[in-house]
Amino acid sequence: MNRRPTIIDVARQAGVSKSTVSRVIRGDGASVREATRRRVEEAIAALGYEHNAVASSLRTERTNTIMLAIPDIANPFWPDVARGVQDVMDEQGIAVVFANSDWEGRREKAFLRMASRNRFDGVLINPIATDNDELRALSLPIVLIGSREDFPDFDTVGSDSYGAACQALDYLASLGHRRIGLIRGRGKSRPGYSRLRGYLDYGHESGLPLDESYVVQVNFDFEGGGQGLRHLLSPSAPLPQPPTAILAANDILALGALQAAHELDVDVPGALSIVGMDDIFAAVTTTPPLTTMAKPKYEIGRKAAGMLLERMEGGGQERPQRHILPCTLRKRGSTGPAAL
Amino acid sequence: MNRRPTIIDVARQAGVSKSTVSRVIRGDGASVREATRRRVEEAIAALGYEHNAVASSLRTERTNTIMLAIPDIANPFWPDVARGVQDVMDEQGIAVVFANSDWEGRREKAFLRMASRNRFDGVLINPIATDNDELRALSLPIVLIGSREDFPDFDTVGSDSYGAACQALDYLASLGHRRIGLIRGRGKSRPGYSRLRGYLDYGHESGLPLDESYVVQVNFDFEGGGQGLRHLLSPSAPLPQPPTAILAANDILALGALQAAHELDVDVPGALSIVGMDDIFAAVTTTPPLTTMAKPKYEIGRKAAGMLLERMEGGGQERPQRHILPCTLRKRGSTGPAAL
DNA sequence: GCGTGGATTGGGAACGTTCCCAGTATAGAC
DNA sequence: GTCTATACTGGGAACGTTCCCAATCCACGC
Repeated sequence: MNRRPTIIDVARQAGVSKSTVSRVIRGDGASVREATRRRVEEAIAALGYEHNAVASSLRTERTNTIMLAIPDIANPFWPDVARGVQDVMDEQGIAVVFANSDWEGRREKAFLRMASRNRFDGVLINPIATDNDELRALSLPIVLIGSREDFPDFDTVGSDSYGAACQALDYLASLGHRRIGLIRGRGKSRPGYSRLRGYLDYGHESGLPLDESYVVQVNFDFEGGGQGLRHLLSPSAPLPQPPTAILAANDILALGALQAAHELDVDVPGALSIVGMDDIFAAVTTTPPLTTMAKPKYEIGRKAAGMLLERMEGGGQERPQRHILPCTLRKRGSTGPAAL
Repeated sequence: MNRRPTIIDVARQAGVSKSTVSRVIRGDGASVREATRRRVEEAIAALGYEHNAVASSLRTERTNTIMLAIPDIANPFWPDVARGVQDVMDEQGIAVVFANSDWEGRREKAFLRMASRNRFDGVLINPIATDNDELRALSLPIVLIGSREDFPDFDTVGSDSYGAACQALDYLASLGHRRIGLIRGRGKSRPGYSRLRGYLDYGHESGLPLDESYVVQVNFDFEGGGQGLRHLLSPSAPLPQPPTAILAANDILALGALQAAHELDVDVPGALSIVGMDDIFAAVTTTPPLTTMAKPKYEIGRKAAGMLLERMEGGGQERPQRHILPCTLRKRGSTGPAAL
């Protein structure tokens, strides 16, 4: 007896048919006489009617909801991306929900199955355990976040890590550094080859002695950054001379390196310069604050959302597009002229 | 012609009725002969049938999805809470989606309306623009995250900020500090009176000179923390003597204070001790690393999820419960004995 | 061989909306 | 006043599932 009112109840109350109520609710251009519309709206208010989105979705095959699937909500990279996505989708009246797989492939797959079971109109994803063919099998509008060459059938939106590495090295070179180390992350399925390629290529072009002996690969976390630094500065390392500057593959590694430098009493930036990548919040709180290559996180979100909308509307027969947005250098305190 | 197969197609293919297919799919205890079940499963595989969750929800009035509504996904507090929530809900086969209002009341309300339009079975929320009565009007299972006395009709799960403030002060007192400043946040609708109450009460009980003159209120961000510190240490402040230790209402304020101390050449912890609250990632990356009161974020998530499940299952006529979990002190480098 | 009862199965009626098409007002032209 | 085009409205049939109840099957005991 106390069940929720439906459009039929509203129709009865307003003395019209359910079709007319539906027209009023949908609010698309459907023509309803002004007086009728008002009567329906009064009936809605009087009954406290709430639109049943599930029933609507069943008929229209649209949920007006998209999924943003990310591997790690704790990574400060994603909130800004999410903001960009939301700002675009909001204008279209589309809700964005987050699916956080927490680096568990099982969860990612569960979320994707949920998406294909009709709950979502589209998916933005940075995949960790799903490959090109599996995504294609979902036959859903999908746009990838991240520069992933291994997904030839999908639009991708990423940032130019390769160019960022070169730009960072160029800045360090301009400060007089010649021996520059690279701390790479190993792990979690994110290769990050682009940074290494940028590093090696820049070495070739510039004539600086950038080679594998200045590259160290560590776990992709704070402690890893410290280990990387210790290794590069250690007297036992097979390095002719230790580096005077270090580029880290992301800020977390860079912050670990910075803290290790403090512990070793190495002056930053006096004796050693450090550059990170991403520009997370913590980069600004350290002493000295971290110089880093900022990724255009918000723009990545906006761009990806825009492309997904296109896929959702246009039948989506166009060829996959790849967008790579440039990074920008944020000069802070952790870099300085090379020691003589 | 290329539309997605339904259970009717599966039924035809397997030579059974749609009811039987439905029984197989639901996988609850419904009795189906083993041979029949196998035939149905083969038909499902052959046709590539995918369960239509929207249609199912329409009939069952369950979506097996809950919403976790938070104000600020960029706040490192939430990821850990989310992990706790997900770990509990996963076991029940319930998906968790995030609704990030980005401190916009408009968005929060939009998400809640979406929830009440039948898309979600329950809501976990830390509300910013919705009050007790508005939440009740949704007539949905809801559990609040955060110790909110202003929501008498709902279960809440929060942490003991009051006790945490006392505990931090006790630790500082044990190090010999007598003049202890408090940097409070102003803003965003989160009063944080509990910390102030803890501060004043502790002053009363311990006999330390903790009073309003040592309390400063600033914007709830990194810069605010710096301003607070400058104010407390400034010679023009109306303080008899500057504090030798500072308690900040959260880590972001504490980190701002720490950086300001560096800029003023105040030695931490030699001349000044600083304690934060929350234990975010950045707290461990500074020099010195920040001593802070860690909130039981993961446990808050688990507990809140568990309570929501109870509400969703039991008709939910029990009285609202309030759970307050204790915080723990993380001793790091930013605290030391009081200078003489 | 027959009756009994539990295990299986089938068929139709929801669930609440939107779509489609036909029907009815209404206004303007003559 | 009649005719016609257009604006508006109504009614039934989907959408794909689950629920409910009735029908059938089968094994068992007699």
